[in-house]
Amino acid sequence: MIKVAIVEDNEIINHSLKTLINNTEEFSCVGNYSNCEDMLEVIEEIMPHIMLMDIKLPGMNGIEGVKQVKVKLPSISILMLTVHEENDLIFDALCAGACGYLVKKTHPEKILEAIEEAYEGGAPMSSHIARKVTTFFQMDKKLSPDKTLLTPREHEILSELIKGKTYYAIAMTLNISPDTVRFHIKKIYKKLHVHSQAEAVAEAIKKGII
Amino acid sequence: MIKVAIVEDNEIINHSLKTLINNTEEFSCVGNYSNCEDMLEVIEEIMPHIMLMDIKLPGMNGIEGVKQVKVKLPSISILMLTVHEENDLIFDALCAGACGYLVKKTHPEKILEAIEEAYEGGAPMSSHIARKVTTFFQMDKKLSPDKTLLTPREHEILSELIKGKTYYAIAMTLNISPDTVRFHIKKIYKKLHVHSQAEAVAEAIKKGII
DNA sequence: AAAACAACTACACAATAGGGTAGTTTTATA
DNA sequence: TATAAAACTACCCTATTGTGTAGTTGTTTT
Repeated sequence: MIKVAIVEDNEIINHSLKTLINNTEEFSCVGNYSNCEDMLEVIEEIMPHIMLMDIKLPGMNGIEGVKQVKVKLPSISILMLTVHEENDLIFDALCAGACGYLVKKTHPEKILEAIEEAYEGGAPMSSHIARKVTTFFQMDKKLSPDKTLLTPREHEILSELIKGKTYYAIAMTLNISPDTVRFHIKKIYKKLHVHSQAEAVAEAIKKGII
Repeated sequence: MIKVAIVEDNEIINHSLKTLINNTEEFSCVGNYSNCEDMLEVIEEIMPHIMLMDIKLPGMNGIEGVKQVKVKLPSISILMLTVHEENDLIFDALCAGACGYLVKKTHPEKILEAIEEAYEGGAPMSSHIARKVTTFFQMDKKLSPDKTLLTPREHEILSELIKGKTYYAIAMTLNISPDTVRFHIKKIYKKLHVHSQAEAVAEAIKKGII
């Protein structure tokens, strides 16, 4: 039996979701809460598989609620409940750890389908939200890492430096003279506007060069 | 008129997609290619809005193809063509810059819907793939930065080190002795199992301590 | 009250790094 | 075939770092 918990301050919606869920053979509603605070107190004992969480709640909002639930129960699947497809809030919820969402006016069968989907490891969401997510994490993968800044050799040497090697050790690895290593590192420092290994590594990682 | 390009080595599929697209009023097929190499040579002149790209291609594969197309035309929407929902390949394609995918055996109307969806800024994908994406980028947000590893003072000193300061400069900033700075850094190195500033910074950033 | 930890200071010493200058040799590109 | 860029070597010199050892002081936990 798949255990579902509900956090929703509108009593009518809360109750009808509970009824919907308990009328199935597959799911069972194991907790109804009208706010995050009450839910967080007992959630570790209830251990639901799925949580339906309203985004807008009195007191702690749903986004913050997701974060805190995820700390206590990292493997729970949380679906956000929203009135409209308010893009930004949903996006924030996904960042916080939600796996998808349900528009409240969705037909009951579709709601159960989405819960099922979430339980099976899916992420029910519209194509538009999905695009926001993919775009966002493609951005993450470094926007214009400026591969042209450092030459291949400089890049190579920087990579060795990050491993904690000394100039001499790098020289041995690359079969060049330690003076050459020193020379390249000097140029790297100039290009990155830094003056030490620590700063160079920090800058390189920040710029996504590594 | 929305311009669509196709990269697909199976001639039958390639041709039927072209026919499908050209039989609509909304879309027009402006290019058919059986491999990435041919497509990349002319893509900047064609400038399609949407590209349908097979994942498995002779020569350069679709994933690499996506990367290169995105360099030339950053705003193009690319849908991957796949036989099955081969999770990992699709995921790699999304990382590379694709916005969604089409399973080849999908009904023609659904294919056109997906193209439409992509053009309107959506990301057509199954709920399972969507979950992989959201999970992945939640992971990115640092899992358990282990704030307990370094003491507050050690953390502070590491932060100064990243700015490129010398032991002496850090000592002045924190109003402590340079020997104390040296002492703290020794302990940081032991905790992170490193032996240089460069390695410490790299490790700290990797672990999300910074 | 003892133990554990954080923060601090101190001294010594060899190894390493950072910066300057000056040049050669490939390799790619106009 | 110039010319530029990358890659390389070398030497000098001082500042800084990495490591060890040895201790004090104050706070928190048991």
